[in-house]
Amino acid sequence: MSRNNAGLSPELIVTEALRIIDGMGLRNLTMRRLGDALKVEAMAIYHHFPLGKEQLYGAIVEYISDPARAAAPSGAEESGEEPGQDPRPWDERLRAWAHDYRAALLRHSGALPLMIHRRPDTAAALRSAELHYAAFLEAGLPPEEVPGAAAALDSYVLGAVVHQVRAEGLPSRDPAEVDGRFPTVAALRGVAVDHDRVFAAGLDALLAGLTARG
Amino acid sequence: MSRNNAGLSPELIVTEALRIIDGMGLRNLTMRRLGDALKVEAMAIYHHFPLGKEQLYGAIVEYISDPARAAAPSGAEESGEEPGQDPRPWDERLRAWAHDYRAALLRHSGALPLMIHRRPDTAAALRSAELHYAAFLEAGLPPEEVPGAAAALDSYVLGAVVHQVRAEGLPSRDPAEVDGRFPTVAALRGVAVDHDRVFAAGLDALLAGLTARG
DNA sequence: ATCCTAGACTTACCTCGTAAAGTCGGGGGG
DNA sequence: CCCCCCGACTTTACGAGGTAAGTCTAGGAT
Repeated sequence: MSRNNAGLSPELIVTEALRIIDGMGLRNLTMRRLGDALKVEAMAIYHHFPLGKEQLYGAIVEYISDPARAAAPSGAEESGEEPGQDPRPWDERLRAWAHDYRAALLRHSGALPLMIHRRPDTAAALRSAELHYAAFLEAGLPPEEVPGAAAALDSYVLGAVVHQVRAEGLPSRDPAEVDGRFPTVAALRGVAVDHDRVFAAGLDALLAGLTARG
Repeated sequence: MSRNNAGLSPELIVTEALRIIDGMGLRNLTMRRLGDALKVEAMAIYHHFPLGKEQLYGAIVEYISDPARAAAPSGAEESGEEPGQDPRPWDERLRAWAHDYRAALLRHSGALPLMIHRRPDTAAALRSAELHYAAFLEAGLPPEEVPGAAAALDSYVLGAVVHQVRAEGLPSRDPAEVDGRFPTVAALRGVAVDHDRVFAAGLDALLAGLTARG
């Protein structure tokens, strides 16, 4: 590694950025700190992301939401082929996708704000859409209802993660008191929410509602 | 209004901040710009939000997610009383809440990233929870399942808004091409998604799945 | 040997959040 | 009527952030 070849690559930069986000939050991801972590001056990152931090953000979002990474987290399969047909039934495929996607979002929940205003038109997003569409077609949905069903499924998973992250966030200073104005909340205060279980139950409810139809 | 009374108030600051967010996006909400919009120096805002921008963010989130604002957008009702019992059936109340909440989130979608890591322990959040819990109890759910159902409902609405905002965001530079790798996506490319309709259908599916139980 | 080029480093500029101290005006006590 | 005090805004200033522009070095091509 001479002075002007630090071995940078977009992938390496993204994974290091995610380490920073996971460790100290999105607002502490700065170009200078990222450069330090990569043993490089901040401006070196601009050679791999010439459009600056926004482009880096986009790469981070695509990295997190790529279903191919969840399916094959280790190195390439033997022949490096396209994944081909998944032999599992449609609902099992969708559940597996939802589980993996949720896990990736929870692992990198600090990056969630980055996802909100980015259109899912990347290769990773198309891989997800292909998976969803094929599954819902196999489930017997009429084609004109498939994109809507896929949208509802995607909404649910992302929403569940955001809900859980909100619930587990740091309490705000002077949280509102649960007093007589909120009798039902007070009565049910002792009921704990198991996020994994609620997620699975809601997913079942949604899939059933989307595909069972007269 | 003399020099040292510009008529500032937290509410006024929040609404002006939202105007900026809606108009030019969250990253353009700066203290200096907000001060300019309020005809005040930036530091004046710190007298009403002494903890700085994070506190302002919290106030914005609470403003957006307060169901009381949607229920009574105009001035106080005659006697300024508590709203009391809502005579509508439980599912109608939940649908109305979901509709109003979704509308508020879509109107201020630029503020969505602020909501992700804030625990919903404000007075506004408790008002929502009270509404949800009472409705699901009225629907006949066993009490230990009520918080989970409320979580699933909240997840769905927030997720649907985020999904829609993502879909309608600006396209990224060099979006991925829909080629032979994505045959099902290509085949269904012409199907448009009506977000309002998909939202209503998914909401029906979810409510039915959550409350219909053996 | 000389030059070119790509990639990495350096410098510099402007903006941002906000700490600290200053300033102003009105209202209440003497 | 005067004074002073306090709350509301302003001034000043600093450190950190993103990034444009320029510089440097090593390695290959001539």
